[in-house]
Amino acid sequence: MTDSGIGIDIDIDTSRNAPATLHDVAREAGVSLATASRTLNGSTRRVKDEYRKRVLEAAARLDYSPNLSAQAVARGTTTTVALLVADIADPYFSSIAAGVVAEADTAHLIVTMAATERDPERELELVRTLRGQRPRVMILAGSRPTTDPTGGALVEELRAYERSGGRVVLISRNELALRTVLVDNRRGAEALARELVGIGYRRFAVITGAEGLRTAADRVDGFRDGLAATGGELRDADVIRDAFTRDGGYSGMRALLERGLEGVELVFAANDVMAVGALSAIRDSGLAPGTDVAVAGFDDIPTVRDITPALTTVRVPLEELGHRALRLALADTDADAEGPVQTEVVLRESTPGISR
Amino acid sequence: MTDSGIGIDIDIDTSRNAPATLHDVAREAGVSLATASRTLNGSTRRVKDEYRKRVLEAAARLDYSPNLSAQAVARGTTTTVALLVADIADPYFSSIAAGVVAEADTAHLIVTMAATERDPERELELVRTLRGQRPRVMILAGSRPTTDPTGGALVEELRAYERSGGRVVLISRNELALRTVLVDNRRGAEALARELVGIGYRRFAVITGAEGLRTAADRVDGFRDGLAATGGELRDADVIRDAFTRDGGYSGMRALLERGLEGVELVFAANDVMAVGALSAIRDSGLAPGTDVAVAGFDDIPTVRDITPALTTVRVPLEELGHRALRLALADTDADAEGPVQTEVVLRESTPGISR
DNA sequence: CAAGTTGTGGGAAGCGCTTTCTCGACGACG
DNA sequence: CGTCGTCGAGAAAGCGCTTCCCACAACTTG
Repeated sequence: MTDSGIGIDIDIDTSRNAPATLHDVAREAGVSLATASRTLNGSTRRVKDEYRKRVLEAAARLDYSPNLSAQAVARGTTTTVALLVADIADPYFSSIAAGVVAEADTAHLIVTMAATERDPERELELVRTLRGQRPRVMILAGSRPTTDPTGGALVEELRAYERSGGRVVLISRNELALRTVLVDNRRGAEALARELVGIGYRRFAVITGAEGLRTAADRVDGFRDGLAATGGELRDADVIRDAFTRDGGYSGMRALLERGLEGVELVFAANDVMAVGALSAIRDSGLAPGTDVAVAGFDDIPTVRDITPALTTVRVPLEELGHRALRLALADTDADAEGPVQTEVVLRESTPGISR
Repeated sequence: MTDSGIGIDIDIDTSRNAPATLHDVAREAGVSLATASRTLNGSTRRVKDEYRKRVLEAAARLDYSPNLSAQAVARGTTTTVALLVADIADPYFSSIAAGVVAEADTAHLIVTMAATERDPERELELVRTLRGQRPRVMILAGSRPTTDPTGGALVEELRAYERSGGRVVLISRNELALRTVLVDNRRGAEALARELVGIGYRRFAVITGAEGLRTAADRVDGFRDGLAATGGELRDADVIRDAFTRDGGYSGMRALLERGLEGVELVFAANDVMAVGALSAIRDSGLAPGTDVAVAGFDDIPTVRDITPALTTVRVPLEELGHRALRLALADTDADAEGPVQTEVVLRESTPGISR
């Protein structure tokens, strides 16, 4: 087509520029567009072997690859799932993302990803943008403050999206009345508290995220419950709030140290990245984490096995969260038939225990 | 439309089901489809303020969101960039992904992501699938073995994609003659070797990935160069090959320890996740990493600041890699005008030095 | 053997958009 | 006052597909 016409031109397809269309394939195979379409996608209609073969060969010869956008507009439905996370580089979210991507792959869906950077306004805007894609599913991970004023608009937007046939799944943020993969944060933290008291700790401090962060709040509440039941002590002044990130954990711990530990034996950070930051802060101040002051986290992100001291934490099956979110979205039922995701306390060296 | 017609129904739009189309907006605004289209996207044509206003209001009232698939098919071009990584949960790739997503955001592009799981066949298949999306850009991160038999098919596929107007960018895998964001692995490793010899180390071992992995090979070669220039010693028997992952690092180190260190003072792992695994292996065997045997890595993934001992490594600006990959794809030039990405040696406690 | 059934190919409408082209309205100019 | 330009709205032709519908042939039936 594009070559000058003179000269030997064997592989005609490689000299073309635009990708082959179904039209090209049909022409090449000497059949109608309809027949070509029916052969190259799982239509219910049968196509005689003779034709089918010709179409398949033509498609291979032209290196045909169906235009997904065109299919989407013709079919009125896409094969896309949109995933919103706070921060892709955060191991918590990247593990979840890995699960979503893996599950999507088995369902022959394509994942598009965006990062909210923990900014509620950005999140809202991203949801709006991504709606344009008409994804089959939208998965939102990472809780937003319940106090946020744009929360209503977000819900409204998600509802509108659902009304138009989309499926929304939230991961670990049940504040909205939408499909949710629930993590039993409360029970997990409670179990952790019990175990820690069991190995001898009595005086605790907590480093958590901003007020209104549901996940963080549940974990702290659960922890409190566990302590209350077993006689552990957590004073209000020993609950520190900071950013829900590694650096937040660092500076929260720093603040605690500067003020003076005042008998605190163990610091519970509401997630692992914060705990990791806290560990570094302890070390930087010349103390030995684990022995001088114990630390526990939540999530069991992959790296905490490898830090020293290895971190005591509550395991959340993060990749599984991603898998479940997508399965839930694709399921017929509204509710999560599998129930809340169970967690498991993992004691490691960062809480060696105290013998009394 | 769907409601029974009786009763007060104020916000008409929320009761609809299908998302509003441009057609709906045009009708609502009392203008033609063309005018609506021109107002709602940056066309070159002017639309009179009066009409413009009516369209904008109608769009807002109907909560109109343009169907990206339809736009793509009408315009013959999408706003998508496809990103292929080996493993999303790996901090190396998730950092790169974060960079790509951030850069895509500023360019108003949408990122779709897939994981090859380090399987060359899968990679090829994913490229084929993703071509159907007609992405503007495809970014492939994570090197594949140069020895892989499907390599030719991959290149052919990518070439075909480029011929049809797409842009391909590879990250740190220059084996193919395609646009590439190059990391100066060789120079980085060389500088690392020099510094390590400078602080007293003489006998080295290396844990690296499978033969044929370009990135790994460059790092090892550079390391060798640096040693050769400064009198460090690396025996062939002390080069261990294993998987290019955390667990590969662990088992590689394990193998080295079981065989006996035989005077090796420092182990260089070809990437940080391997180094982290090696550190754990050392610890698990009862030795003290850093003091009994030093360890160095490569990449400077975020977590290595927080492990103990903090890991000596070569910093690669991972997020920046993602940014540059997309910028390069979108640039007019073929070559990377910014030159190879520079690295920087970061000495930390895992290599305290040896005084002689 | 006429009158249904089935099975399968192809024509054409249509999905939601963009963009070319047509054409009327209006102002400037000689 | 007639003629040209220019501006800008709208009709309509696509973009690459899917799918409804019709046509026709080959079979069944009673």
